[in-house]
Amino acid sequence: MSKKVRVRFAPSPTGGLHLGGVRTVLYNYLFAKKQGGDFLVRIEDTDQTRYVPGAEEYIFDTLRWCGLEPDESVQHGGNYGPYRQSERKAGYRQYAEQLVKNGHAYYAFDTPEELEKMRQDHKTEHNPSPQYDHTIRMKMRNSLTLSEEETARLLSENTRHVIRIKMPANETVSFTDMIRGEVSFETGLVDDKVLLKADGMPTYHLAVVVDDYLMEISHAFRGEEWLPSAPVHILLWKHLFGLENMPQWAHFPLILGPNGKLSKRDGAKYGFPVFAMNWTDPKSGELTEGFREKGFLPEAFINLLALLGWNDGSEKELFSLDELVQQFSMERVHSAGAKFDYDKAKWFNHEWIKKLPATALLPKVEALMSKNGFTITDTILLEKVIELVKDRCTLLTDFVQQACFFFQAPATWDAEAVKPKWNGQKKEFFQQLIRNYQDVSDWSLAVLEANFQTTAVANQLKPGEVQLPLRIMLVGGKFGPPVFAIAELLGKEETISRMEKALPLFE
RNA sequence: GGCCCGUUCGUCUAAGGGUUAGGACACCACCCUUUCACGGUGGUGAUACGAGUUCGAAUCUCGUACGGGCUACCA
Repeated sequence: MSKKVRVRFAPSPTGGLHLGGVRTVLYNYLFAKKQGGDFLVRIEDTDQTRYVPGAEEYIFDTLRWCGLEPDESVQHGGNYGPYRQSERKAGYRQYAEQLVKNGHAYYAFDTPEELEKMRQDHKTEHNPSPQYDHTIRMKMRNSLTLSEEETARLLSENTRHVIRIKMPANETVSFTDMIRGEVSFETGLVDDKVLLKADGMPTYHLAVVVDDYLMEISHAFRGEEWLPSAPVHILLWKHLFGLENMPQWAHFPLILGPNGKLSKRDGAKYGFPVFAMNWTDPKSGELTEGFREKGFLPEAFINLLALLGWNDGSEKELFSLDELVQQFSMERVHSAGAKFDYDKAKWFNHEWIKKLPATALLPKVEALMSKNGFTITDTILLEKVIELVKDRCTLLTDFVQQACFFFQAPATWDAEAVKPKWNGQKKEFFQQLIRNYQDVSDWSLAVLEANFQTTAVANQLKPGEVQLPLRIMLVGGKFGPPVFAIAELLGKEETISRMEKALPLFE
């Protein structure tokens, strides 16, 4: 039997989406699209204490920016809703109770204080974090230790309680991970995880299994940090819906920062973005910079993420989203964690800026220019400028410096770069050049350069000696594309005006 | 502490028993260029360690070391 491929990304809306999260989305998306399947987003908001306004919207905005549109979600609709777990609350309890009835789970009435006491009492040097497991549970207040009548009474009085899974004392649970192969666990070493919380909400453990079943998920992918709880989920599948219906699992390697698991703190600390887009924490007001605002192209962002833990076996590194869909395979995803390298990330962006046509860059650069106070009226010119300077832009934000002087005459000039070698001979040369340029009717790069060289030679100057001064006149500094290309785009009037204005500054 | 996963240049990785261990980023040198880049050529640089299996191991097995993750009524 081959079920239709259906995968899900199940984020918890508690803040910005970071690199690892987006890569998880990406691999889900690529796998689904490659197989002709569906990709859906399910919001895992079962922890009401961690609700963060705006986080859910942010997730969808990020997916949109990346071009990874879900087939089903809160925003996209679908036949398997609701796609927000808080709205599915009513359904979970029956599954937990079914487990209790079958002896695979139990009611636990321990208060937070009692749990804390248990941890303190059992804490030793060799066991710094005691678990609520098969060695402990008979010492706690639950339906296993209480009489049937007492349990019934507590339940009928609506005593706060949770439902915990009853992990077998001595079984081996194993499954085949698509990336790691067979992974196995001893159930006696795993604790009795809470399945249903006192507020009636399921924990992740119950919700992920129930919803993956109800939403007919065929393949369940998540980060490696979930591997230790896999045995809980396997057992839940076994007792609730049958192992034969369980999705195939794959646990992605972690994306590491300079010191282990990537955190948003790393961004501030090491000067690179961690989130996809800017995220402002609504409580603290703290802004965490995103790749998008840093000047990354979504094409590059997707590309670099895809290659962080996967490759197609060839030496190809630049992939469009379509190419990734074509080439992706779970078997080629690495099992080892990957340390994020910002230099390489920038390289990907640079490559994509070079690769994309100016027309594709135009709207983004235009927005950036206007954000920096340059109102562009001539988009034809801007497009030419982009074509001319994009090779020297690693980040989109670099366009501001590389393009600004085409739209605004320099306000300051790096005269110091010229003065030391300045002399009367050069001054005369430029005076003559201005006169010559005034007579040019075919204002083109070739004509301007030829005229420049002839004039230089006539003045006993090597053309190279006077190119830098011309650049400073037109640009203001030692940067930008070839100087005659600049003059050509600037036009006759503006070029001559800038020359006349700057010439006296070199005295 | 326990459990789980992992280990090829500084970083991302290729090589699914036989290669001078390949590529990319970064770095260095040279070329191109009298701006800065792009580009081109070349260079430095890795199979964690120890056993075993084998004619032969980066590749298979075991151990050790190291790294990471998990160990909440968070996901």
